[in-house]
Amino acid sequence: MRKYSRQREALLTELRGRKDHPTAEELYFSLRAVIPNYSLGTVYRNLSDLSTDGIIMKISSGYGPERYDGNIKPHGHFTCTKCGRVYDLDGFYDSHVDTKEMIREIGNSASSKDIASISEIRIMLYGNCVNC
Amino acid sequence: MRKYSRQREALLTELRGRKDHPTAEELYFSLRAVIPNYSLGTVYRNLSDLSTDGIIMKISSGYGPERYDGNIKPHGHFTCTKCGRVYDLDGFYDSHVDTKEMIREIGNSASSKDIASISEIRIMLYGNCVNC
DNA sequence: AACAATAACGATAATTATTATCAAATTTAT
DNA sequence: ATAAATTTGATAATAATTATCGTTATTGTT
Repeated sequence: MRKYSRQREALLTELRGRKDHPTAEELYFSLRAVIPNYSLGTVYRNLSDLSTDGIIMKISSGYGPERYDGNIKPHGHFTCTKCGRVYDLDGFYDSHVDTKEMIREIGNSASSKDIASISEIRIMLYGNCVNC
Repeated sequence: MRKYSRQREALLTELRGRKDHPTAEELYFSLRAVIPNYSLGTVYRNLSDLSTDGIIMKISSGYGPERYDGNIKPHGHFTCTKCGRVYDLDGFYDSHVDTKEMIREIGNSASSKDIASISEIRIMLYGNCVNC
């Protein structure tokens, strides 16, 4: 049975309170400001547990370490190949009816004899960000 | 100036000759059968150089180590969250005119004030494969 | 063909990112 | 308050990848 912990609560609050997609280490520094002896191992453990449970989302861009997103409402992402930062694409999945329809169509058009079941569809754009 | 090398050539041939998306280590074992003292560091170096130059593609799924694809023609992927294997979605970008149109629309609908330029659009489905 | 310049290699060390271990502390149910 | 179970912090270990460096291979030039 899962038990409450101040550390996991603080991690969730921190992650949900920011619009960027921090790495484990970035979260670690932020959380040390709240709970001074918060351990890096605990950050990793909680990130792993929470993303396995689908409470948060792990983002793998291929440009730098893993990043995490507190918003699990389906939405696209954009990775800057220069700095590795990941940004939200708020337009996807919700703003446009067309996009919503489009995403649904993607799942339907998935053609691979190897697929048994689909649980998620992710879209990642790559390019350069305005901050680089 | 880039020079030819038997090792890089063999890597490209191997990667292009298979439909799976091998990890660096998997390629290393295959390549040792062709060039017995092929070094793992060389595998990594060539994979890095070739993907930086856009000759091959690095696939980051978040389930296991990085994988590589010798086919750079735009196409979607499917990751099995159980075994980490990555499969091609051949339907995307080419088979359906609708899908092609859809993907183009995705680029156009990309709404983030942080985007300076977009170089690539990737779609990754997650789920379980029939082999698991 | 020999030569010089330079890029790539193999072997291995180092680094980075992440996971595992375990005794102590915290949480939860009784 | 006590006991059982989970989580933690500190740290060790592992996995994946990158860097180093002396040697080898490739390429352009005599």
